[in-house]
Amino acid sequence: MLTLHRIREEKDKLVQALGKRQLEAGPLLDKVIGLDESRRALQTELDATLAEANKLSKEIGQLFKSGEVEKANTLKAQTADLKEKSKELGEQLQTAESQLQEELYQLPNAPHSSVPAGNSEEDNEEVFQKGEVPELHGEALPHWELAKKYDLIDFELGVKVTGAGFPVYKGKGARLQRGLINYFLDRNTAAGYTEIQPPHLVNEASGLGTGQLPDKEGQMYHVTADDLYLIPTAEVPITNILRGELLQESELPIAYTGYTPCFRREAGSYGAHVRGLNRLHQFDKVELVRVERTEDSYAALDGMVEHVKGLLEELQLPYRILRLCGGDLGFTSALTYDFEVYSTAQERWLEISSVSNFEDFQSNRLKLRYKSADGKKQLAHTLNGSSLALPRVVAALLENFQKEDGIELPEVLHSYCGFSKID
RNA sequence: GGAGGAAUGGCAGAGUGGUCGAAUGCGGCAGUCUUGAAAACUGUUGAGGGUCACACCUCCGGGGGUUCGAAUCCCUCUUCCUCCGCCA
Repeated sequence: MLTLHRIREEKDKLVQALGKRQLEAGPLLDKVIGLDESRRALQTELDATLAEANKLSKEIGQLFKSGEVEKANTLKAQTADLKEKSKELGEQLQTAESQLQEELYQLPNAPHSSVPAGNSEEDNEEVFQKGEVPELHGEALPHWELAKKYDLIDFELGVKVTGAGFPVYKGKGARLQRGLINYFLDRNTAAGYTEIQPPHLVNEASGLGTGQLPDKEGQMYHVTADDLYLIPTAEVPITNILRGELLQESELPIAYTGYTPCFRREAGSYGAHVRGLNRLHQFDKVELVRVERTEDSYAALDGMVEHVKGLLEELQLPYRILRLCGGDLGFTSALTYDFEVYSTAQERWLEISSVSNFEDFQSNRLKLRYKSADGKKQLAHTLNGSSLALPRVVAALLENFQKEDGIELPEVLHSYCGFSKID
């Protein structure tokens, strides 16, 4: 959520920045500013009314103490009006506050100055590309065929047990998943991230905190009996660990990593592009979450990008990095780099990581602040990134490393999987 | 799931209707002393709103109520503890 302070002080800049999302923000911001003004006017009036009532109460107390009951009763009568008035003002204030809240919730984050304007993924800007696309042998197969051929992943079995989009990993397929998870966690902890195992269900407050609610309600599985949500990403529970905290500056930066399954309803997406592992209702992901001082967050974002690059290079996968344009940028993000690996058999790029700086957008909702050395309190900056989303890594590994007689895994995975070749 | 008890500032812990935003201790910060540190002593130390700054308002787990007045009384929800049941 954008801060009121920023909306009041930098409205023109915000209108310009939000314009990159193809959003005509001027009228929305004016509405917010108007609501905020009336909210504050109501608050001031209510405060004055309460102050008067408090004063009277104290006097009444004194009078009772000194036995002047009659005088006290006279004053009592006077409080009735004040009570009525403060009740009314309180209700108006509450209405104003919830209206303001509602408007604020609907405003997406303002894109960073480097974000290109644009409508869709066609306007994303490629900022880096590395790795050779391998020459495949004549009968190269897409990963869903390979998964079947070597009995690694059974999609039909998942349909039987649960439904479409819930694959069953078997044998070396399961072991490859586990090996990748361990490899990612080891690399992340070596880079200074603390490993976290968070809950896989979160409450509504957490969903609101990181911005999945209220706008993406339909994307999450909702356990209505207990009013909990299955997490769509580890970002939600891990970032919410810090919800409402007032940290010391010396505690920053905070760097967490965690593996969780991720659950997404992906309502309405069917077709060739969601075949196999390309889009699932349940998938595994190792996530990175950082909390930074405001002045450090962009350096930290660069650091995360470098870290993820290192992983992809060790996995020897051809990849590219895109700077997302305003139209493709997530609701809460100020700047996002998407990592895509090339899936040779499918001849397309697959998104496997998204690294974002949310600046203070999330922390404003989360009320995540820190106290700097001079005692000033300010909202922290939050960032996150995937390292990495498993299914598409698996898809790319299977497809890119396939040979006539099996799949040769990149060296770094051998010890993690306990085998070097799938055949 | 059943029966009881509890929830107060960074922590511990007083406070059962009226100058209580809250005693006291610990911790934190500043100072005195010291070559330096420790100890000791003195002062200071919650959060949000509001203001140029004050004033002022709100907050004692969340929500609602009683009262001129609530940390204190009532209702409700949540969480924690003890006992019982169930259970990986």
